[in-house]
Amino acid sequence: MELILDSTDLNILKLMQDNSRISNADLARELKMAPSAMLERVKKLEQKKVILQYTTRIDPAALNQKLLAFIFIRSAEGFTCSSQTAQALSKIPEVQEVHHIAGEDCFLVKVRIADAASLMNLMRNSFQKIPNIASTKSVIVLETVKEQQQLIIPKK
Amino acid sequence: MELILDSTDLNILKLMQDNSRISNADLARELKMAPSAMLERVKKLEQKKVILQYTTRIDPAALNQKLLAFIFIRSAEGFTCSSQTAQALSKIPEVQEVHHIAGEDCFLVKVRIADAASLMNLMRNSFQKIPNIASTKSVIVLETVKEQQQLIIPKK
DNA sequence: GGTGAAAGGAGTCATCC
DNA sequence: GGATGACTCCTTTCACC
Repeated sequence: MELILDSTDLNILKLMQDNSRISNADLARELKMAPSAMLERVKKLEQKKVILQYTTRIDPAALNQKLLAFIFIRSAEGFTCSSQTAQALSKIPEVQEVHHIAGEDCFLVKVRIADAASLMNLMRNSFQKIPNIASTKSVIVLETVKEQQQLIIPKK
Repeated sequence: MELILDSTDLNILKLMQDNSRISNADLARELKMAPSAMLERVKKLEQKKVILQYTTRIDPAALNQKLLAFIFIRSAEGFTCSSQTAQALSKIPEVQEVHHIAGEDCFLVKVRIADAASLMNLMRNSFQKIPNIASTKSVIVLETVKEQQQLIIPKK
């Protein structure tokens, strides 16, 4: 299956990224195609896993998740950052992101949670139980100025 | 306007977060309500800005954005992290996130771009032109194990 | 806040190009 | 790959509770 996207595909992705609830008919109108052809395109983008998920961005404050933190995690085994550790971190629901990074620290994780007290609990109860975590260094976010996962779609 | 969410609202958010393209009729069936009542609820969640956006997660690799980096930015003015600097950083399209953080560094930004060479260019052409940036420290992501912005929806 | 009915529009698929 | 047409189902509004 091809992974080459033409300009129609890119336009679909752009519209879908801005508003995933756009109707198939509206998509077709915007790009001057028949709805059935549109449906084919979208299904193929889903099959090819170019489209990973249709999701809804929710205000974290509305769900009382007011604290955001980035935590650097150093492995006990020096430079061997086991994928087991990464998997264990990934399983924690409050952990939104787990990145294996270059440098002395092994992992960078992004955590969203209610408050500082909850973060303390999470670290004591979840992080400390993962083997091979030598140390953690937390960076607390005071204010988020921009947060989007939108990618830049090339024009072609 | 109230910001208190009942269990129906939370269930809507849960379903929408997992699949924003769920039809209003399906939502209504899942939660055993009339479609018209469902529509009211969803519209109110949009109005209250609990729902921020319906978006589509796209595989960054499909768009050739294979490099992810976190960059710590220190302001020239010591501890005064101007909101002008934050605004300037936010305007750069490759910058997905700008966080004002606690500690010596002022800002943490998340950047997604094609490759290391492009990151160099971005830093030379965009970052360096912003006044009051004293220094930057980049953390390059080697592998992303988990990445989602999904929030934990309480059960109530 | 919720229901139910009704009209217009959208989703989907078989068929043809 | 894309268009057409037809059938089904969904969206949306409105009167009513």
